[in-house]
Amino acid sequence: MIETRDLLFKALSDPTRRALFERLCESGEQSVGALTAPAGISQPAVSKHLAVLRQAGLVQDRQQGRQAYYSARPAALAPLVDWTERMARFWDARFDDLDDVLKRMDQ
Amino acid sequence: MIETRDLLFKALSDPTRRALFERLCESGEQSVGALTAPAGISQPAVSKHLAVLRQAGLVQDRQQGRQAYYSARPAALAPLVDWTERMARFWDARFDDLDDVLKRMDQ
DNA sequence: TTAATCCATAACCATCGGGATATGGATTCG
DNA sequence: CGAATCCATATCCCGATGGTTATGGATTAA
Repeated sequence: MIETRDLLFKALSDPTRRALFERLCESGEQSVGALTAPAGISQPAVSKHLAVLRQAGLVQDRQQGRQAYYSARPAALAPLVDWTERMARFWDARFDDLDDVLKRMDQ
Repeated sequence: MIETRDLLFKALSDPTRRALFERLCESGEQSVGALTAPAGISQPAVSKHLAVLRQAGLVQDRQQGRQAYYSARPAALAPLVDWTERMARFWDARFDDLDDVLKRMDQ
């Protein structure tokens, strides 16, 4: 789906969400409370951001008692990597074409 | 600067802007008129998107007569690649730690 | 010179998005 | 059981954003 890519870029476009994701990548699984403390925003705001990240597949959650533990799923970044590589490949291909042209001009 | 990364993610968060960037990567330098035709939005809207992409360093423009030719600068994607790699590295590092723990547990 | 073309900017509008507070269900603690 | 804690959801507010039309400067064509 192309929509996956859209969800991914949208989810990562907000610095607060990136910070949450970074924290989960760095420090592993965290409860919402643990994530809220250093975030500098309210708990409901954190919950909303986590919901967006989850919808993009970037995090997963696990219920334990009355706490929700979130963890990162960096594999979800794959479509982003694919896209950047594709863009770079287009670029390289066009330079290859240019090389071909130049080689032909040499002859 | 951290702000560079922000401009980058923000610029790429809009599908129309990504489409413009993709087109420039695929087909090379294009005038604003050429970009507007298939974009499905007005010319001023395209100009605004191009301004955002330019501020993020993703495109550059060149004036020739009354036309403005835009081209992609895929190298500007580097901070995005760096960031994703860093996230993946955190992830791997934590698994390495886990490996250490497991190895110690084996002994 | 006059008319037409190309593009950026200005002004405006509707929607989206991120923030807050209020609330309530589920769980744990006393 | 009653009180406190954890978190998600609902609601609201406001600034950001993406779209439009209007306009004008610069350049090219007639």
